[in-house]
Amino acid sequence: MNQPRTKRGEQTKAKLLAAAEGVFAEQGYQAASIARITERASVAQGTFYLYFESKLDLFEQLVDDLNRRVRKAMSDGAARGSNRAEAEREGFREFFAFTAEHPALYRVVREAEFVSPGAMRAHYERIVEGYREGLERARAAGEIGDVDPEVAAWALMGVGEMIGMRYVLWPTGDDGPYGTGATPVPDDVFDEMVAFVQRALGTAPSELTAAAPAARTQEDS
Amino acid sequence: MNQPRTKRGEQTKAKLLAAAEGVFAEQGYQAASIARITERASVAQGTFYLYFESKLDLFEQLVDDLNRRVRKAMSDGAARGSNRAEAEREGFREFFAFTAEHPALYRVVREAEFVSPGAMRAHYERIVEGYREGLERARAAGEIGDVDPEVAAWALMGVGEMIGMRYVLWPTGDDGPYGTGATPVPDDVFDEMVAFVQRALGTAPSELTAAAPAARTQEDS
Amino acid sequence: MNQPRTKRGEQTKAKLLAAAEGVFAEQGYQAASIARITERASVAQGTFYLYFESKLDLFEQLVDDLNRRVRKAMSDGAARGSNRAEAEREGFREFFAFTAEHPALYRVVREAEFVSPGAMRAHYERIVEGYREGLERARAAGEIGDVDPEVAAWALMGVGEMIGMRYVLWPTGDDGPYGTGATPVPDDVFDEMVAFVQRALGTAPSELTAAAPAARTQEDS
Amino acid sequence: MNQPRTKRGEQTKAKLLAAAEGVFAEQGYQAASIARITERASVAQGTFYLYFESKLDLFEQLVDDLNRRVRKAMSDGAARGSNRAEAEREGFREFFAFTAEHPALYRVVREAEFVSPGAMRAHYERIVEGYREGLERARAAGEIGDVDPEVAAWALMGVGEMIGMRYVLWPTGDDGPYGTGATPVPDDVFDEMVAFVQRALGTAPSELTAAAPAARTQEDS
DNA sequence: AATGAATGAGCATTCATTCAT
DNA sequence: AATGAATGAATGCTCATTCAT
Repeated sequence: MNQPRTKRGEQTKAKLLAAAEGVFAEQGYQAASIARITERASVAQGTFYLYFESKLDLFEQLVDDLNRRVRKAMSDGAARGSNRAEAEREGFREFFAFTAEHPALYRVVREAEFVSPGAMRAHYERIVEGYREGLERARAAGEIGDVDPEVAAWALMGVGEMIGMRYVLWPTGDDGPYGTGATPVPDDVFDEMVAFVQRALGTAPSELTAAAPAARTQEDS
Repeated sequence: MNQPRTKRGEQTKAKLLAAAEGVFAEQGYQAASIARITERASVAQGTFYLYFESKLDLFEQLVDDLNRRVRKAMSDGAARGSNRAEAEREGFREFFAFTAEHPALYRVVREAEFVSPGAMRAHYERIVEGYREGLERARAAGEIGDVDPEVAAWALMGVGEMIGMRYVLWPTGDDGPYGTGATPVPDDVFDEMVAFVQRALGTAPSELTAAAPAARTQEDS
Repeated sequence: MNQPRTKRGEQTKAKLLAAAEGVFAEQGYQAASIARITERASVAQGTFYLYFESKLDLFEQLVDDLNRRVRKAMSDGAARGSNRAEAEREGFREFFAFTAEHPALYRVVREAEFVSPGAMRAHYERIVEGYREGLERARAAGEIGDVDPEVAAWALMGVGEMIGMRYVLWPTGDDGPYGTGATPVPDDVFDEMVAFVQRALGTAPSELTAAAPAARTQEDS
Repeated sequence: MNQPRTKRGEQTKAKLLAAAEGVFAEQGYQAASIARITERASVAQGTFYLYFESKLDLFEQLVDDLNRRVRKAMSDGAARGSNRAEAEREGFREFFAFTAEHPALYRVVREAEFVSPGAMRAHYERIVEGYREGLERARAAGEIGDVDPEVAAWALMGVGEMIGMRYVLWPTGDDGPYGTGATPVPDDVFDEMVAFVQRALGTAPSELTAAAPAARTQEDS
């Protein structure tokens, strides 16, 4: 009563997941109804329960799926950077791009504490885990300052989430009741934020960051 | 049809607000029912509508009220500091203390995007406004580096929110379905976080921050 | 617990009755709330129960009062006529004038079957009684044809009510959700209707009716 | 989300309409609860909303349906008559028969001004339209006097409604709180009323009407 | 006489889920 | 695999009425 056994079933489940992502992005988890999701997926209501045990099950599968994908995007981005500073920069770039493309993830996770606390914590912990490992490696390599990787990772998570909310999701929230807004973070904001983070981490300067409009503090005095 | 006109009415409305804060903290906005709130306040269900137009109206009044109080606490904390670094430190301390005492604020705001987007944005914007003004003054006084106050303020908001969620609200979330957890942020985490922020802002060192276990990076090497 | 004992009480009850008539006319009995009525009367809700036992009691007092007044107006009108035809004409004229000034009566009575069947029947029966007595006298005097006074009286009631609804209450029903419309019946419609009734009753022709655009049938052939 | 797609759904909707007609007839629109209607139809409350958007929607569908049927019955009755007088007589006969069988129509329409003014006006206007067309044809054919078809049609509507209320619905209103009374109009009343109408219209005498106990007025003297 | 706070039963409506076809 | 009809518990909200002051 869960995994599709035929190619047709496969497609139906995929249609349902895609429809759910859209509806969740527009209305949130609580306001999204199975009726609305199945309607958007063009299947009958009963069909839903062929592939999901409950609304909650759908939610958790969706968060899990999106979480996997955002982490993949972020690590792909980071891998593109040829030094630590670039890796940080590109990781954030992908994070915001993903947020813009999949507002559902961001929005739904914020409702998740009262829906599935486990799914919510797992989501954040997995992303933080990625940050932390990166920070640990960077610190071992002397590319960043003497920061506590765990605390710093949570702080980075917070910066990314808040900047994403403010600059990616708010501006054009005009389609649907709450919009499914999707704009890139303006370049200057992005640069400022990256500089903020790199000062916080003490990331070794590179050509890129040297060019950024960052504060020059202790060294200046 | 809204404001209490007698002392008794005043008390009843206060009881309702207090009960609502508790229920929201435990169950979130969506799951909280008027029945549960009035029951906890020991008044009849109809009484609720003497003072609130709807569940949403209650929500907005509550968020507004808590927002006012958290900002007061933060600015009182900052005022206690005798220099910029101490002001930052004490502001965050009060923020976390408030979060520990009023988990409802934190939790409910995260559901708010789909409940009252306006209330949610107003909440963040007001806090950020306070941060930004502080940063502008500090920059003019040469107490911090050359940061963009707006972007930095949103970043600080993000750091505070995420650390608050992780270290204040998660640990003991065991009473009620999702807990009303309330622990102080562990000292070492708090110190690390403050150091993180101060490096990001380029806050001029003081005895306090000099003593903190912060990263000493470029200079050290 | 019912009749006002002081001059002030007298005024309060009168304010309540007037307010009720207005609210009933606009919203009907069912949708009218005590809260709305007391608000319009500028008294507290509790005050209502000083003068009325219940919403139903108010309703019955109001219908009774209006019924008394409409019958008075109609018989005064009829008395003004110097012959049978004029009496009929003037009675109807007053009936429509009253309907225009007191739409509440008309509107509320139509809801009354499910509110207070007794009040509703009494209202109609009393008016019909007036018609019937008039018809009996007229028949005895040879002023009208050989009609059954009871059946004819009910038919007259029906004609008056329907023409009143259609031509007095519908046209300008634009203030408030359903309007409190009040226009005089257009002269030509009024004349047609009176002629209709007088042919039905076989009212002896007079100068007035002779001038009306009525059908002249059997006699003509 | 509205029209049944299967035979079973068809039956369920029909059961709901029938139950609603019964409950409306007994208690009126306002007092009728969805719970009562679904209970009588032996379906769950939620089922109601599969076929009706709201209580109001049900009301309008029901009035529309009954209106269609009463007009069909009336025109079938009129068609049975072999001359104008008979057509009038048979039309009224069917109208009263319908009222006796479907007291809901009559009763509910009287509450309708405050429920759905549009539905109420449409109901009357459609019936009046039928009368008017009949009168226009009859006048062109010289079968009735020189009456204004519009005003006369409204007057006929009023006569029919009031006589129907008085003689069909009042007598045996004893089952249920207000009864669902249903008696034929007594023959003598019916004859009197038809004669009243025919004198008013100046309907050309026929064998039928000649036999009726109608007033013979001007001619007699 | 008047107030207005408080009550609590009652109602329309929603929605996740089940089931017969 | 898919459908869509059916369920019924749950919820926000209204309102006539009562009561303490």
